[in-house]
Amino acid sequence: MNQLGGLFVNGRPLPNAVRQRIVELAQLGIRPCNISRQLRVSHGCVSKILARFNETGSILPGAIGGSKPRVTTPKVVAYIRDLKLKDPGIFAWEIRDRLLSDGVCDKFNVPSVSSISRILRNKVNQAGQQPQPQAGPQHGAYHQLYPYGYAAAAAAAAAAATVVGADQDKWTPRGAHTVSDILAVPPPHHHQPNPHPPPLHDYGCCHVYQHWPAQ
DNA sequence: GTCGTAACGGTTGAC
DNA sequence: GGGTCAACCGTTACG
Repeated sequence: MNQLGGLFVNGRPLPNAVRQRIVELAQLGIRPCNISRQLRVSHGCVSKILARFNETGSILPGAIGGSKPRVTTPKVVAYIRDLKLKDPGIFAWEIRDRLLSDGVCDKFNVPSVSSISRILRNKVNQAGQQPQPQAGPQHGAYHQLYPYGYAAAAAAAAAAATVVGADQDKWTPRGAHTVSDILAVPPPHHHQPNPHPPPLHDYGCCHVYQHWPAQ
């Protein structure tokens, strides 16, 4: 229980109903401090949720857990090996530039210079070893979390006038859902529904998708 | 009194 | 299957 007498689960997001109520009250002109008292949610939390809503249009929490996708895919490793074989004196930073200029990677998934150095050290020097066949979908983890792909999500996040918060709240690429989404309101015509909805989750949008009556 | 945010302890999920 | 890591969360406290 917090100082206002509200119940919360440490580490877990507030229920969507409460998050939505916060946004609704704010839109009615209720001041954040009053929302905080009324819903017994800390003002810091109200501030965060409203700030995120203003930024992304989403009341939903971000994706908890998971890891960033690997950037050193077999394709990239093979390309680096190729460059190194053709030019043994090439520098890691030159390889990085080539990966970008040759379109093998984009700015969101290009490996760091240190990663390239590690690849050169660990993989390229292993004579005769072929890249591992791709076991699963590329960036599968984040394709589950971010149905439009990691790079697109990162681009969206970058476009969303990133705010740097205390605990790295700057990464909110899941802000693709709106209150309308939550309410299962049919999207506008230009909005293409995701043909592959994310897997059900124990909180957040997925739960809403699961339980909200279809229209 | 209000608001923004840093710091904190906690949970989660991919690797 | 369990540990690690890096995301996230909401609360608290401070300016």
